Amino acid sequence: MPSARERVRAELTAEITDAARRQLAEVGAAALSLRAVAREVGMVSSAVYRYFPSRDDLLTRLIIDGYDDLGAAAEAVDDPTAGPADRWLAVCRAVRSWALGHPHEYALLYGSPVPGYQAPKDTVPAASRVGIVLGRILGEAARAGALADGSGERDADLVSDDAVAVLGGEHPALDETVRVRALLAWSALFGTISFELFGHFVGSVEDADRYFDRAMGDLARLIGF
Amino acid sequence: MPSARERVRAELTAEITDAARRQLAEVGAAALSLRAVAREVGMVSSAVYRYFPSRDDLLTRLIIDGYDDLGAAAEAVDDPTAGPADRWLAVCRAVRSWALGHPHEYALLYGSPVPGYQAPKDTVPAASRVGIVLGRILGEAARAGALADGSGERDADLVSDDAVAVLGGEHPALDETVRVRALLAWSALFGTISFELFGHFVGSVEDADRYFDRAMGDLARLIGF
DNA sequence: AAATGGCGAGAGCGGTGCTCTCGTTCGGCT
DNA sequence: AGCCGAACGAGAGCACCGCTCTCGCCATTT
Repeated sequence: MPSARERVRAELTAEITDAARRQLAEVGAAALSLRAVAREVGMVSSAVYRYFPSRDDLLTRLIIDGYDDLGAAAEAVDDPTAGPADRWLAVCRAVRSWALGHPHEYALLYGSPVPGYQAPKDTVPAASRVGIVLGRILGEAARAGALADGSGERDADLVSDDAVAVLGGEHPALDETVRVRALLAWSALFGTISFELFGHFVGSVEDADRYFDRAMGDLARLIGF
Repeated sequence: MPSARERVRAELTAEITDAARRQLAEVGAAALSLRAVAREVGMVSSAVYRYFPSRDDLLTRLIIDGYDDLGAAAEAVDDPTAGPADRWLAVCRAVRSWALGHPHEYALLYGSPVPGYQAPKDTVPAASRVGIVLGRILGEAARAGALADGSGERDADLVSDDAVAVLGGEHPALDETVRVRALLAWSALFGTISFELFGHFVGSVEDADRYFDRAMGDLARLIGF
């Protein structure tokens, strides 16, 4: 059982991360100041260092929480009984609407890496969640016969076994073409969202909502389902 | 004719931007310090403000230069006499290799927007150059009969007229499907490069070089050329 | 009851962006 | 030719930043 000391420590840690998340949502990661966070929770800045060894560690915490929040949103919206095309579009929409609702957090996750490349190890499980959701959808679509009209060549060791496992393990239909297409769909989804959020579509796309649906629908159809 | 004063001013401005570009390449945009730039050119920090009203303006200068450099690289490698598939892949490779050679500049251009969304007006012409190169390739491919096996529906006002102009003006073959596919290809290219550069492919892609060629080749084939 | 260790506060270091005020110097106008 | 204003570089200074260290306080553990 947690001692009283551990409990209040956990509470204060949560209070700090909450304040940091609030500040992140307001001013963005670049302007997130540990001192301002300390002020908001009524501490002096040096006291915060009892809980986070550095500002980057605080940001890493926010990154992991962000990945988990986004991953949960993607998982929540995926209905395994629906068809792959519907599932795909639903998850794409969920990811986009999360991004639009949390622009600074999205930028922290999928924009430029902030510090000198922080420890990715801790973030990997959380970061994988939405990829796993998409991989499951695409993998099942592939096993159902879709996505398989490619050249079918096996370009060994192009996509790692970990990524293949996400698609649902070894299966004759999961040749290299399917693997590449899954990764392509994944990065195209986030490329589209990033372009919209970071302003690269300004002047090109008139109606972002409708363009997104069209683009993701076309993408799914092109890939084969 | 430029007066002597204007000349030395232009020289000093160039010296400052050069030093800033060097520092950007070394430590990245987030850690780029106007004071350090001033030190490098042998000035005191306040003197730099005679040439750039703020740090963000200096960054904006670097952004425009970066877009121009990347755009020039894309234009240089495009051979109008080649086939669309070859041209597409060549430009994709050129963009990627520029990004790999200038990771911090790429992050500045296509990562999270650094300040509170700086003036995009000045950056637009430079930022459009690689999009124009890609648009020209895809537009010519479409007029040659490719990219046209879509539904052909005309979802008016989805893609702006500016973007259509990039594809080569009005043409019966340039229906909404082609427009969406062109934008999709564009954002998929940069989504792929961003994922590679920002580490989202770690654990999924084994051989980045070969994956990129495969992905961009598959993408072109899927889109229709 | 005493010792240990976690904790918050404060001072301080070097760094940042940016502003303001000084002399100086240079160029265009009378 | 001479002057006057504009441009310029330097310096000091402000508020803020991340981070470190030290010092008392207090609770938990022994």
